[in-house]
Amino acid sequence: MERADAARNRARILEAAALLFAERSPQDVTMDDIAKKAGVGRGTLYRRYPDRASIAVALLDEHERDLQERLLRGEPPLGPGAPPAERLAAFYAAMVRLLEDHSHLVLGAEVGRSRFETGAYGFWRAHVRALLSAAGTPDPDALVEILLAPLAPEVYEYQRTVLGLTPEQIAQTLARLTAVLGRSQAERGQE
Amino acid sequence: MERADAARNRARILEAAALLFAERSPQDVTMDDIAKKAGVGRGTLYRRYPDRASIAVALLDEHERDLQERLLRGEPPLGPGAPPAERLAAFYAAMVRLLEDHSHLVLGAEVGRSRFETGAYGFWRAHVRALLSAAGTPDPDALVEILLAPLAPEVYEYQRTVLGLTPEQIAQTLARLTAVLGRSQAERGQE
DNA sequence: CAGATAAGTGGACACTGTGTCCACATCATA
DNA sequence: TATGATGTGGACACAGTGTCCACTTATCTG
Repeated sequence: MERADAARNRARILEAAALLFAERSPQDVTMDDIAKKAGVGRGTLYRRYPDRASIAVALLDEHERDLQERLLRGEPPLGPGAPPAERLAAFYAAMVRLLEDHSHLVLGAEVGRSRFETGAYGFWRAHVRALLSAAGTPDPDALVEILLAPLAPEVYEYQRTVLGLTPEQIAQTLARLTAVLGRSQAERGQE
Repeated sequence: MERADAARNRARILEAAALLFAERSPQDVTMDDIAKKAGVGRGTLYRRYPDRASIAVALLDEHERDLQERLLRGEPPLGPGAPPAERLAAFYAAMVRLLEDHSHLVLGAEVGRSRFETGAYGFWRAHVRALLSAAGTPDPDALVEILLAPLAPEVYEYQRTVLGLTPEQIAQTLARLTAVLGRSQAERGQE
């Protein structure tokens, strides 16, 4: 069971980190900054969060869980009931929303390949794989990563800031990827 | 004009870096390691290459230029002449080859978003954009990034090492993305 | 309510890697 | 071979990381 002071400090740390991540690029936030801002010693910080990424993951957690819930039990087309292609498009739209609202956190959380090792990524992976299977797409395993790759936070951020695309444009373009499912459905129809 | 000792040291540095990058993960190669192995002082190293990435870029350069050449003036379907969808598939296959042969270098060169700022990336971008335009695909600018995203070295490496996919599987799956062009061509045919 | 004990705290410390700086060496030119 | 420009190397200052441990604080127990 967690002690009262420990709980208080956890809350402080998360709050301080959220503030710092919001005001500047996550790479420029040091563990020391977070400890200082939270009014907490280094040791206390490291006790729970061994690095920046784990803090960002903790902050993201609730938002991601919310989306996961809607994917599993929400209304169609995001939740069950709609055809796979539509659900995939809805998933993309929701992810764009998530990236847009919390891109700084996501960037802080996911440095390079570490992103593939988070629980959340595993969930997105399983979800998309299930949609591909439901659509009868061949070799879904190989396709999943490719369909998820454009959701890498660096890619999103680049499109937004450097290329100046709007979230709507990005979501709409991602929806075009559902053609990969669509065609294989059409092919099956011809058999 | 470059002095003789300068040229000699540049060659030494590149050689040492290539060896080190090949034997362990690029993040674990420090600038100091490279300087030591090259038998060169820190200052000398930093004079030309301000960071690891720039060394990896230099090493990659020739391989990338080779592919660029083949894209511009090589035989179809990689070079000009073939239909856009086939050329895109050929491009994917060639990139898979490049990633396979030099993934360690690519990983060393491209840390997160810095990859978007290299000249080579700009070239891939322009090439794919041109293919999309030639196919009459609407809004090519937004689509380009999405089609290039699965070529991120982290994604490739993850598919190869963790998921155990073969280069052939990956290339083949990427080729399926050309469906995005294909369908829009079909739609145009119906007009 | 004290005393015991486990859990948690904070900041000093050692360490590693970065990038700069400049006295000195080396090369190309006359 | 003298000379200035160019290049060299390693010492240095610095920033960030992660560990460690003497101390504090909360919770449990009689």
